[in-house]
Amino acid sequence: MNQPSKIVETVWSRLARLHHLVLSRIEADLKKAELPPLGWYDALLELERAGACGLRPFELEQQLLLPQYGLSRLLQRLEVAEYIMRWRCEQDGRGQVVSITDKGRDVRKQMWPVYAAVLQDLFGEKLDDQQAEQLAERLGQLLQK
Amino acid sequence: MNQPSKIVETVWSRLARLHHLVLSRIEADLKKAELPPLGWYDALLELERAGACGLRPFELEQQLLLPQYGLSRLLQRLEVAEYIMRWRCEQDGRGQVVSITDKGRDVRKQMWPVYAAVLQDLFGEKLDDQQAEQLAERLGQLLQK
DNA sequence: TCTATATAAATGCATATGCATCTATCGTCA
DNA sequence: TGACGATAGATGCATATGCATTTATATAGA
Repeated sequence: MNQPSKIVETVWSRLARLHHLVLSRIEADLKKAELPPLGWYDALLELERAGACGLRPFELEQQLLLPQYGLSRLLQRLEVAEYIMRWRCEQDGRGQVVSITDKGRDVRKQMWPVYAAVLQDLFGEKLDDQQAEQLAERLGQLLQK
Repeated sequence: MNQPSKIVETVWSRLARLHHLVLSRIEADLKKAELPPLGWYDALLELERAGACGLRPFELEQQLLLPQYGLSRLLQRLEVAEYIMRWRCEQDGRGQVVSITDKGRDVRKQMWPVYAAVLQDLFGEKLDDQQAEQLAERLGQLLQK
């Protein structure tokens, strides 16, 4: 097993710092706007995309970067906030079906401009189209198995 | 304020996924090897670099991506594990000086190969030198104020 | 059909984190 | 000197997370 080169260490270090920078700005701005944290956004977006028939939690789990118990608790909070509804699953007695409420759609819509402004500020203003394209490509390459 | 383009959303999404992938592999492998979490590594490395005269916590705080109270608690754990020692600071009665112990240096050294193997596997094997160089450059650009 | 194994989801408990605040000391300026 | 705001660091409390396990149901195989 080769040692990672110095440049690989630099890539990881900058990636981690950038991630931290972006994430903390998003969370701070959402909090300032008295909106829920980013994790809620991602879940609500997936549920909105899923449409009327909703999603099973185990399907959501694959999209969101959450462990099973993390999602279980996120759904509890979303339900208390009335951003989702849960139904017993007809086809599978172990499971449930989750769908977004109007209130959930609404709060997701409110969160978007806050979230988007950070992305525009930290990525959009700093990359031209070609650079963004190439960076996305490179990151995609690193995500391959 | 412009909306972020689709490609900017893709960049952020992939960045977040990649970060999660790498971080969770590192933490999992460290745990498997019965070693402390990555946060401990970063702190120990900075302290090792600082040499014999140690560092003030507020200096460490700038390097590590931790809030003040987070560092305060990390130092408590590191002290209990006997990986660091803390001294009253002569020049400033409010503060302290932290330095790494032999045991701390030793555990950091044990952690490195585990950490390095993940970096090599997830970055080194997937990028040639020029790609790594360019990616580091692009990430650096995004970290600029 | 009966049993074993796998999967969906929840949860008890220990630990970690975020937030606000607190204590102590420092540096400045009247 | 002494009063005041700023800085270093710790901490109480509420919430979140990780881990292991539990409950319930489904599926496969003898």
